Amino acid sequence: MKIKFKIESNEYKGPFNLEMTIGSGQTSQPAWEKNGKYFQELIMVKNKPCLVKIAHNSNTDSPIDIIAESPHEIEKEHIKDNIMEIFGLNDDLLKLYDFLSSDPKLEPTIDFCKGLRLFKAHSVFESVICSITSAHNSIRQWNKAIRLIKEKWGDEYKFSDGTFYSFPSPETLAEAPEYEFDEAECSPDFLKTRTSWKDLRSCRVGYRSKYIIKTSQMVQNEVDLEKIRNMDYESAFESILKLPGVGPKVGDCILLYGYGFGKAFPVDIWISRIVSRLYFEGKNVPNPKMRSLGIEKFGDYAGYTQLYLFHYARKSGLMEKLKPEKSQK
DNA sequence: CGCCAGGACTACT
DNA sequence: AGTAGTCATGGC
Repeated sequence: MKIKFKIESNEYKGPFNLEMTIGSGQTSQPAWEKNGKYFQELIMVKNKPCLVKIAHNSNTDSPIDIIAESPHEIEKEHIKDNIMEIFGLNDDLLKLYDFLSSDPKLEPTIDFCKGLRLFKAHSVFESVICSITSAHNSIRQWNKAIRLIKEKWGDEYKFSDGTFYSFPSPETLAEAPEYEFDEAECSPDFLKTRTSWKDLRSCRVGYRSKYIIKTSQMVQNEVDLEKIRNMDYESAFESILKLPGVGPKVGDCILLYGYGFGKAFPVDIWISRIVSRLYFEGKNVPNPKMRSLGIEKFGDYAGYTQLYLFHYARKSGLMEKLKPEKSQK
């Protein structure tokens, strides 16, 4: 089946900037691939593969353009539900902007981030692996790593627009080797073929490969990710921290992107610097304290506030100012 | 060559 | 409870 449909601007509240949302480096999933005026990616709808192509002109209130294609029959409404969720179109940005406007320190972020929405994961497990891989990594390298993992272990689906891969299951990644061969016993020629090996190291995830394997095993055997969905935020936070490779920042990313806990406030190095400057007079404050400030001060908007502060700091050049000076002239 | 990337973990006081 | 060292890998 192949269908075209639109999402009208009156079906969601506030502005929407598709390109900014996809390109803002949110680590829930790799950036969708650009194809002409469309962005495209394979998503699973009711366990059926579906290629989604989506386009939108953010400067007008024109409708969102969607083309969906699948070897199976899928109801339009189900596809639409998934898209609404992934691009944060169920979130009321008008209310968010009311909230941000009420704090002079947050108000300036609105103009820089107009239409920016949370980019939610396709599945909780994907957000777990994506977030683990993003830790102490560059966005660029992280994107490449996740794409390699999908290529090597995901199910392959071919469309006229290209070949796409689903995200592998916990069971699959639980059995993925860190090294397919012992490098010490390989001939120099064979070592050159390493990029094509079916192991995690060849995906350029480095030392995180152990975390990915162990976490997948735990998700397969003892940790029920769906159970966490119904917990209150703090219990969910404690539970997700049990996974190896998941610390406070990665954990909050999973809760935010994977489960949709709006209260989650992921504190990375940049948020730490920004919040320090805005709310602690530039003083060095431990991350847990940053996190509690975010949760208490921003409440259900903490996740969006974090997103807007981060993006604002990047776009406004504040990031550069906040970097510790290497040498002063 | 050195430094850093949206940190987490371990081994120390 | 707080703090330094270490961890792959690629880009600059």
